[in-house]
This record gives sequence, C-alpha cells and structure tokens, in this order.
Amino acid sequence: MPDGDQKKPSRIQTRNRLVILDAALNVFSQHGYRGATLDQIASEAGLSKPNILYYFQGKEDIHLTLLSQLMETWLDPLVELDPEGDPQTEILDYVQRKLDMALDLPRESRLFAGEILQGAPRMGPHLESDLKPLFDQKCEVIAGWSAAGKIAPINPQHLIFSIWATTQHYADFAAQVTVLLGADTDPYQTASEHLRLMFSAVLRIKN
Amino acid sequence: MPDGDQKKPSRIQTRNRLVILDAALNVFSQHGYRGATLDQIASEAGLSKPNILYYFQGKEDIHLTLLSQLMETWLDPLVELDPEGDPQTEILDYVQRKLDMALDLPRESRLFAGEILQGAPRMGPHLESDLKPLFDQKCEVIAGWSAAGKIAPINPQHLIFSIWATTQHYADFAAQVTVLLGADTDPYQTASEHLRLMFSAVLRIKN
DNA sequence: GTAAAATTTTACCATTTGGTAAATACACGA
DNA sequence: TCGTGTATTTACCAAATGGTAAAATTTTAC
Repeated sequence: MPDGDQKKPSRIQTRNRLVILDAALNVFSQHGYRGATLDQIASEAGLSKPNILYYFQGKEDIHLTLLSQLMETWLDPLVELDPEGDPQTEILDYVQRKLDMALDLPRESRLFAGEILQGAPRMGPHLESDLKPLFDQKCEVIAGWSAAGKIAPINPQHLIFSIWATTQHYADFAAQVTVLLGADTDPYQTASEHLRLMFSAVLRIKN
Repeated sequence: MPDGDQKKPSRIQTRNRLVILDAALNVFSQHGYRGATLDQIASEAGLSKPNILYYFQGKEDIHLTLLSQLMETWLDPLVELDPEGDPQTEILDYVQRKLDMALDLPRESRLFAGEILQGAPRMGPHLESDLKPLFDQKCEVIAGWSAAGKIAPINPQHLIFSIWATTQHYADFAAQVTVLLGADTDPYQTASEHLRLMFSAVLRIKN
C-alpha cells in the first residue's frame, strides 16, 4: 500500500508513478501549479483520479516530487564546470550544455520557470540549500579566472544569470520564438552559434 | 451601463476599471490565467465579484484587456530603436530601456512571461500581428548595420532574443535572483553595467 | 428635490475542484 | 487454486469557481 510507502515498490507501482509524473509534468508545465487540475493529470495519465491519489498524497506532493527530481538534473551542467579546465572552454561548454538541456527538456525548463515566476513558493528552501551554495562556489571559480587574467574582467553572478536567461529562453519562450522565426525554422543550430559567438566575445581579453 | 459600453465613461467607471485592472495584474502575474480567481481579484480591488463583472464581461475579458494594453508599452522600447542613429549607441540604449522597463514594471513582465510560457493561448494573434512585423523590421535594420561593417557580424534575431532574455530575467526570475544575490542587494547597478559590458563586447568589431 | 440612470449588493446557481470511503477487481506466491 | 495483500473503481463530499438575476442604493441631470 503505497502513498508514504517505505518498502521496495512493485513493478506496477514503479510504472504508474512514472506515468503519473510524466503526465503531471505536461500539465504543471503548461498551466502552473494552481492552474493544473488532478482530473487533467489523471486523464493524461490514463488513470482515475482516486487511483492517482493512491500513489501520491495529493496535488502538492506530485508537484514537489517533480521539482525535487528536477533540481538534480538542472544543476548538473553547472556541477560539471571544472575549476581545473581551460576557462574559455569550460564556460562555453557550460553554455552548450545548458542550451542542449533547454531544447531536450523544455517541459522541465517551463516547470522550473513557472515556479520561479510565481515567487518560488514551493521551492524557496531548495534554492537556498541546493542552488545557492553551488552558485556561490562556481562564482568564485569564475572570479578567480577573471582575477588571474585568464578571461576578461566580468561579474560572475550576472554572467551566470545571462547564461541561464539566454539558454532557457528557447524553452520558456518557445511560443514566441516559433512565431518570430517561423514555425518551420529549427532554432538550434543558429542559437548555438549565436550564443557561442556572444559569450566568446564577452570572455575575450581586450588588447 | 458599461460592459460593452460605447459612450464616454464616467469618473467612477474610469477609476474602477483602473482599480480592477491593477488588482488583476497582481493576481494574474502571480498565478497565471487559470490559477487566478475572480474572488481574489475582487478582494484585491476592494470590490465585490458581481461588481467586477459589471465592468468586465468576464475573467478572460480582464486578462485580454491587460495583455492588449501591455503590448503597446512592451513594444515601445524597440519602436524607438532608430535606424538613423549610431548602431552601438542605439542597441546599448535599447538594452538599457528594456532593463529599466523590467525593473520598473516587473508585474507586467511576469504577466507577459506567464502567457508565453503557457503557449500564448490568448496572445498568439497579437504576436503575429503586432510583434512580428516590428521584429522583422528591426532585424533588417540590425542586419544592415552588420553588413555595412558598423557592428560585428551577428544574427539579429538571436541578438534580440538575448537582449529580451537577459533583461527580463531580472523581473521574471526575481525570486531566484534575490536568493542568489542576497535579499539586501539591489541588482540594478551591477546588472546594468554587466549588460552594457556584455553587449558592447558582442557588437565590437574584431581587429 | 426628484426622477432616471448608473452603480453596488444580496442571494443565488451549476460546474469544477481536491479529496475520501468503501466496495470491487486483480496479481501472485503458497 | 486459493487466500492475501495490491490495485482500481464507484460513489460520494465540501469547498471553491465563474457567472447571473434582481433588488437596493447611489449618482447625476434637470
């Protein structure tokens, strides 16, 4: 009997929890927390509403589960930024990884964006405990590179904000990007080139 | 008798419509379209729910009114980008105007972001009819500058996306920015300097 | 001041919402 | 194949939702 189960889950349990979370990701990322309904999630998952509440304690539980799982994936590209590597390469590769992620996992990007947009009411603590320490640490790495003259002088915090903003834009504002570029245009190639060019220019040391 | 009124509005009408739209902007920008409730808007406006429906045809009418009014304001900084001006100055000033707007009108930025995030279900037509023509026109201006060697070679479409993304980030992701910079830090000064530096570097012609 | 028009309130209503209880169907190891 | 725990369905519920009808109040024009 699942819900707050401690024992090892059955095959059915594993499968259905995945199905529900996938359906919930669709609905939450499209309508936000309050705009999403359990009926819609149930319908999309092909299960009945009470059946969904057999696997999760409630709406908030599903949302929180999604956000927690997402946080790890989301932070991963930044974790991989290597203080020992070549600064230019490290940062440009980070941009690339973030862009890849935005284009591979647009629903996750939108779920995250929606939560932050609404003031991070259910994720504030996670930001403080998971994101902030990593952010501070990597900012110091970049600041070090900057101070050592390996990249141009730059504000590390705002640099990271700019990387997040420009890459996630292609997922979060896809509806707008599609209208403006034309529905048939695939933005990936051109976006990748543009971002590489832009952040190269930012990091390049002036002579 | 308002609602779909044609005659010139009374003082009370003018005032109450403004009060309602302001309250609705709070609620819609925080919870998205589906997450917002008329009761909440009414409560925030200090009016009763039926009284609100005396001034607007319904929830969607309020939302649509907000979005229509916003579109003009939102496009204005781009309209002002002058094809006859100095390219560097024009683009950097545009960045500054967008940043100012994000920080002055964060609710409007979030309302817009929320609508796009959800696939622009109520604004798709406006994007096609209002935004796209302006976007295309200004892209050609920038492409012209680029081709004439007045700024570095760059993809105008993605350059504009990057400007939008980086500036609006400070409004749309304010909850995250606040956590990461510390609640006491005002990002305006540093953000402004960073963006100026970054887009300067991007536009500068390599020797 | 008074009548007509504009505004606001009161009292509703049908539907949708998140969630529950209990009965039923199913899986699976003995 | 049988019994036991697992999974699912059926039938609900109270609260919240968007919206309406009509009465009551206030404003405005004369």
